[in-house]
Amino acid sequence: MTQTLPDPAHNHKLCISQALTTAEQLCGARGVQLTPIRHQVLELIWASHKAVKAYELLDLLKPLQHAAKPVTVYRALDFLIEQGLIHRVESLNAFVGCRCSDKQHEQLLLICKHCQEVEERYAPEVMSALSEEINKAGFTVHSKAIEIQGVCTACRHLPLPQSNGQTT
Amino acid sequence: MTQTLPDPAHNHKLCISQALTTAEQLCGARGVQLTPIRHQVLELIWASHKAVKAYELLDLLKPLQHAAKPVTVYRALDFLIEQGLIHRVESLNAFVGCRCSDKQHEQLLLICKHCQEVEERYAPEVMSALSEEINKAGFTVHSKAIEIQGVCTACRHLPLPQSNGQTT
DNA sequence: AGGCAATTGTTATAATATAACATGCTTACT
DNA sequence: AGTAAGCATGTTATATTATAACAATTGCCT
Repeated sequence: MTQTLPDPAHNHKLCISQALTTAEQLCGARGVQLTPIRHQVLELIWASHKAVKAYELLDLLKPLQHAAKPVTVYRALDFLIEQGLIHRVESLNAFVGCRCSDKQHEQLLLICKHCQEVEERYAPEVMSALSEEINKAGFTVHSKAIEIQGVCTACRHLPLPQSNGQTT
Repeated sequence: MTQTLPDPAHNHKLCISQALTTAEQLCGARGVQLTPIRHQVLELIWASHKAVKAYELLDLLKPLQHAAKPVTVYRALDFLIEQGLIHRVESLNAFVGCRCSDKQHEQLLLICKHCQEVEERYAPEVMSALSEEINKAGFTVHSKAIEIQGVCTACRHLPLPQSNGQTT
């Protein structure tokens, strides 16, 4: 497990508390329940900007919820995804907090192979080009996943921890 | 398992044989071995334009290769992905033939929830907008996955087999 | 022949995810 | 109050996806 350099310009405690506050407000406004379990799972996901695996979350959740089982975590994750509070990172089978829950969140995820951090970007130009292409194809969209694997700025000069070879 | 309407303008036998011929030529040119197992797996994947699961492939492969085990299939899949002959569909944990092995294949996959067919599109406008965005972020790309879930033209007027609710 | 690399065989197990049914808790209606 | 309905959670079991570790085989090179 590689440790990231904390971005000095980034107050992560604030980052977490904002995410949680927003989530609480959204759920309140929508009349859905951000129960203790769901809140804890969300908080655990927001503990970093890395993508977190379901079973990692389970291990982290167990001390807080003695009865926690895989299903417990997956149910919470399902809820959080439905509410747009987290993203599922398809290419990693992992999960990451979503910063854009109140807007139309068109996710473009930059996934660093070195530090596992995931940066979410808006990229309206990409999205409009994409929408146009999809319309051309006569396709009706339900969801989009754009996932870019590579190395982030911070890790650019570091060696990869272990390569998985794939270059597309 | 929903059955698709065969596209009348599409000679799939030709489609398969072209894909296999191309694959053979490419492997020959690259000095890598498209062994019987690998060839069979590729052919099984090309049997449709649907995304196929590894264990489905295993079941299909067993009659042809008595000793086939999960590893057998995954090794063949790894090879085919490395050679750019198939795509891994991350959002389905499944695999689909790649039509663009000789070019730089930047995949944009349109995945129909109804018929499971996957359409691959080039979309250079999308890709250039995407590259620009990635450069802006100072990110070094290793691989890209753009996967759009929805309903294709052919299935537009049919009811969904079963919804999985997620809308992003 | 001997050695090396690549492929495949074999066994076992890890990692990811869901099914099915039971329990408890709130609300809302009568 | 009684009870039905909806929801979240508990509990047990199992399905699905993927890899590790080591042995055997094959083809090729010298």
